[in-house]
Amino acid sequence: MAKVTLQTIADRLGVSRATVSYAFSRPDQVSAELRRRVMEVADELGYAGPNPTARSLRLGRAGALGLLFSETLAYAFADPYAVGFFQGLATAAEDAGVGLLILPLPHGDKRTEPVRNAVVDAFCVVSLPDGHPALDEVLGRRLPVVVVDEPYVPGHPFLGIDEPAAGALAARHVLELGHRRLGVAMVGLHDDGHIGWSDVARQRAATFEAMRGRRDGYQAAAEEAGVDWAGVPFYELSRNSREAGRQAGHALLARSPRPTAILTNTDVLALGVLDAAADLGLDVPGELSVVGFSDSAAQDAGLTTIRQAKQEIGAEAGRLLLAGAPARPERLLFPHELIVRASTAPPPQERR
Amino acid sequence: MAKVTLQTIADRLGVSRATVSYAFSRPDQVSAELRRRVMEVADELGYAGPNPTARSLRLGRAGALGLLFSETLAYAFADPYAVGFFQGLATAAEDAGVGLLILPLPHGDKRTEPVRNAVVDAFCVVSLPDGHPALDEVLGRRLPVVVVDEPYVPGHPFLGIDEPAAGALAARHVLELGHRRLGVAMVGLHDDGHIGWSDVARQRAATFEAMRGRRDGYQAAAEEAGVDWAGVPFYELSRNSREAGRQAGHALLARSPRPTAILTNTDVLALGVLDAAADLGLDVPGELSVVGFSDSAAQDAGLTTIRQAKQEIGAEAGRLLLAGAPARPERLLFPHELIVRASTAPPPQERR
DNA sequence: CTTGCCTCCTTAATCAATTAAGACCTTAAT
DNA sequence: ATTAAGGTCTTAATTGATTAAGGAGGCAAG
Repeated sequence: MAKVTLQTIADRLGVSRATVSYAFSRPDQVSAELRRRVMEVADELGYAGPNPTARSLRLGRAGALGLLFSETLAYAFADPYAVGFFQGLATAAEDAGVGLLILPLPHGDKRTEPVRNAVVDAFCVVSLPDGHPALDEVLGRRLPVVVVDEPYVPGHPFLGIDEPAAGALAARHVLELGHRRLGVAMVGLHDDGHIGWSDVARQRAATFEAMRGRRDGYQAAAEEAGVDWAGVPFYELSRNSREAGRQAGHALLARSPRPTAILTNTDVLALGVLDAAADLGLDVPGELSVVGFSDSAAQDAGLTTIRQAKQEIGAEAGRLLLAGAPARPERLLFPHELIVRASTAPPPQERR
Repeated sequence: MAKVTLQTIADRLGVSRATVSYAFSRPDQVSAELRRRVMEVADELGYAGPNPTARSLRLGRAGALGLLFSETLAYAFADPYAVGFFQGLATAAEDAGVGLLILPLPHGDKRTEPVRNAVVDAFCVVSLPDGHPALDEVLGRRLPVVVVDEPYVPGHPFLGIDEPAAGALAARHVLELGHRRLGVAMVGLHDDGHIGWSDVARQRAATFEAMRGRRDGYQAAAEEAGVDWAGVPFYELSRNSREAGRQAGHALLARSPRPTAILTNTDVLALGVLDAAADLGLDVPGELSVVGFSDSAAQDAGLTTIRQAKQEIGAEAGRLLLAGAPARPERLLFPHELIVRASTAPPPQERR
């Protein structure tokens, strides 16, 4: 059984390929009788209908949205945040009748070819680590892109939460527990590769709005509680990794007086800070409280964090992408809430 | 900024399109110097690399696996069974560097065009209701197909569990609790649309092997426990819906003597039976035990059911599809286990 | 000087469709 | 009889790539 195309059927019937195409895609352009015969021959030859790839090429539409998750898919779907987001996105895709192409991210050394070769009309990037090669690949495709949660990519719509409010919520939580000696570890403020202490001037000059906003929230809550922000040690990272978090943790915990609560702007960083605390034999939350962000990797570790309205974000991401590139990049904000787990508690008693 | 293709770059450099293509896809076919210039111009023009759709067409590979879930995606991902299966499949896809195209199933009247137009190399059908139009569409595409759980499609690989063993496990559970008056509600035995009582001859003549096997397991366990199978009321449905389950439940519970345990071959059906019990004011599990199947919708309802090795099934489905169509259709069986929840208990005391 | 072999590039066929524009034939109105 | 209008089908351009086969030029060996 050789390959069957429109042409095969056309030849069989002695008509032109165009006619057969019309029979399939625009029945009113062809006589009912001929259309019947076309279908008959198609059936007989086992023709499955116009080849979707050729159709896509000609029409310039892929009928699919590309989706990039951080980490492996198996991991992503173990994560309630991702699942919730995905449900929202899927609903939007469903309503529009387009597919959702889940792209495997190269872990380790693998190439980003799947992204380069993905047959999609747009991309949705979710919570990708900064500097991930797949992100460049996505941007290189010059298709509509929306980014959810992170990283913030100038020039593309960003969906997330009210960062200053969420940051304030996180900070207020430890402040209300009684903490006064805070420490902060943040990633994604600048893109200059700086790693180390950051003064207030530099903090305020952060080029990444989302993280800047989150930080603004921290500061506002601290000052509201009477804490002098300039005295809060602030360690900046250039990579969002557990190892980076550990580094920041060690730096912060070596300070004197030692902070009793550390705020981080990602769960991954928070896990690294917990590692550092473990390295030093510090009890969490007895001697140190740690707050993460995103509720993305927090559950198993018992991390207190901020949870976001994932489903709504997913749905809106889908809607945006399906409407094509928005006139100008927007920043859409969704609800968030504080999730208190086992990594925060009142500070240890002071003894002089 | 007009459209940029290989040709644009070729013209700019005064070389042929083929050369530019080689520069991208087979660097050793082109001098390093020319390749450098190609990349330079590509960069300058904002060329994203060879168009994936055109590439797909020419190469005859889509680089994606199509995935069809029952129900809406939002529902599917709320279901731990689907998520587990998906993790397994995603891992296989990841290893092979192909994407996973999740296809929206038309709910209601919508057309099945997404399936017809999906740019994929193979399909994985998961737990689709019998007779769903999307299934015909999938089969019409004449691509490799594997089916997971249901429906059984002659001529294509089927992945699932050892149905007779799993059926026996479910039945043995209530038998060991002491139940002797069983009732059965099953869907997907025949495709003749029959709804109502089914005698043993008809049961054995079921055209769908998987469900027939499950039923064989019920019967074997019953007879092993000394229960006369011919006396067990057996209600057959043609649709796997909660409403159908309720109908079966009413029919079975109207029997005299009333069954104390009802076996169903899907969780959805079991939920319907619970509805019927509620309609009649029967206490579950005090007066009636109900067993579902698949652990797909069972958790919240506290349904006792059979859980399957979803992850392994997903991984194997992926492997099979990526290896192309298997030489001949196989039936691959995976582990299963009984999950006891709150819908089963010993039968009520007899009082005469 | 010729032959053979590289290397680097071009030619041209191919993948499988869609669709605007035009040709041809009927039928109906003027 | 003439013109217009429909309906049905064809022609041919287009979508954006890949790749086998072949040609031109340079170089070394015979």
